[in-house]
Amino acid sequence: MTKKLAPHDKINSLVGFQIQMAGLCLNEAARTALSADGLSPAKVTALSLVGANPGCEQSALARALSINRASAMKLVNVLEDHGLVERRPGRDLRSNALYLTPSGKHRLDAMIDRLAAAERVVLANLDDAERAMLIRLLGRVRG
Amino acid sequence: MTKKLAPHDKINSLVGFQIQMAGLCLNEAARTALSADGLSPAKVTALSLVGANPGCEQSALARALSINRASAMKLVNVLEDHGLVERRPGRDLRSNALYLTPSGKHRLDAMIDRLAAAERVVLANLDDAERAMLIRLLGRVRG
DNA sequence: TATTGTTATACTCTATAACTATA
DNA sequence: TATAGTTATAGAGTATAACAATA
Repeated sequence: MTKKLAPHDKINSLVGFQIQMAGLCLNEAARTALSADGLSPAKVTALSLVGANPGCEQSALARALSINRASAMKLVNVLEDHGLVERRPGRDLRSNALYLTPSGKHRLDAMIDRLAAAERVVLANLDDAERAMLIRLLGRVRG
Repeated sequence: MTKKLAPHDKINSLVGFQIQMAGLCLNEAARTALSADGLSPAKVTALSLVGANPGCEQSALARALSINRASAMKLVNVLEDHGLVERRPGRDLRSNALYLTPSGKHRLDAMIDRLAAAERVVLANLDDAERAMLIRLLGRVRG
């Protein structure tokens, strides 16, 4: 009836394994926090990248998310259907420039606040310094 | 042409976001390292949990991976088809007990070695102490 | 009644391949 | 030739709902 299984000795020292397991907890909490918005945590990540990089191209978004262009296409379609993101003509005649709509900006802010509140519950084991250290180290992984 | 998009200010302080982005890097490297094995990183995680918890039930594996029983069913089927995992009668007449096969143990060890080598490349930015700290903090997230 | 496994079905996410239009 | 976007199709991975056997 335990919720946990013991980890394998050797794999326990892999950062990738630890990230995967920790991600399960956080992703579950994030999905619950976003249930009223109809967006997955991954879609909010994409939305936030557009918000921080106004005018970025779909292909740049795809590379940032490690997905291909066809997948990014569908992703942007959904965000557009929700009225969160807008496609405008880009510098090239072939490329799109992506922007958050006013509604997208507002709703992204609200979703991030909900995610932050959910995280505080999941991360109750960590004090502020530990949490800051964790964020710093994870950022270093990305290079 | 940059591989990265700048992160959103507020979301940048969410551990869940950092885990997701760091996970992209590590997962991509892990998938490459496992390409010859025909297994995804997630399947190796499942395999390692069976290895560390011999005789565990499918339902326990499902809970540990935050998936439901039907999904765990398919997962174990695949691991069984690869000759890595074996279903034996459990304590209940209704439950299965999961075990690694001898081949499964051997191949899991080899895969973990390959994953560790791949990680050393991705995590070149972190020294040993930082890596150990990261693993410790991620373990604390899981509770 | 609740739980374990199972099956069938559908949905989400992603990849591949081919096409177009631009560069 | 190479790139950005698009489309159609297929493959993982997961969820839901139902069922049988057992507890």
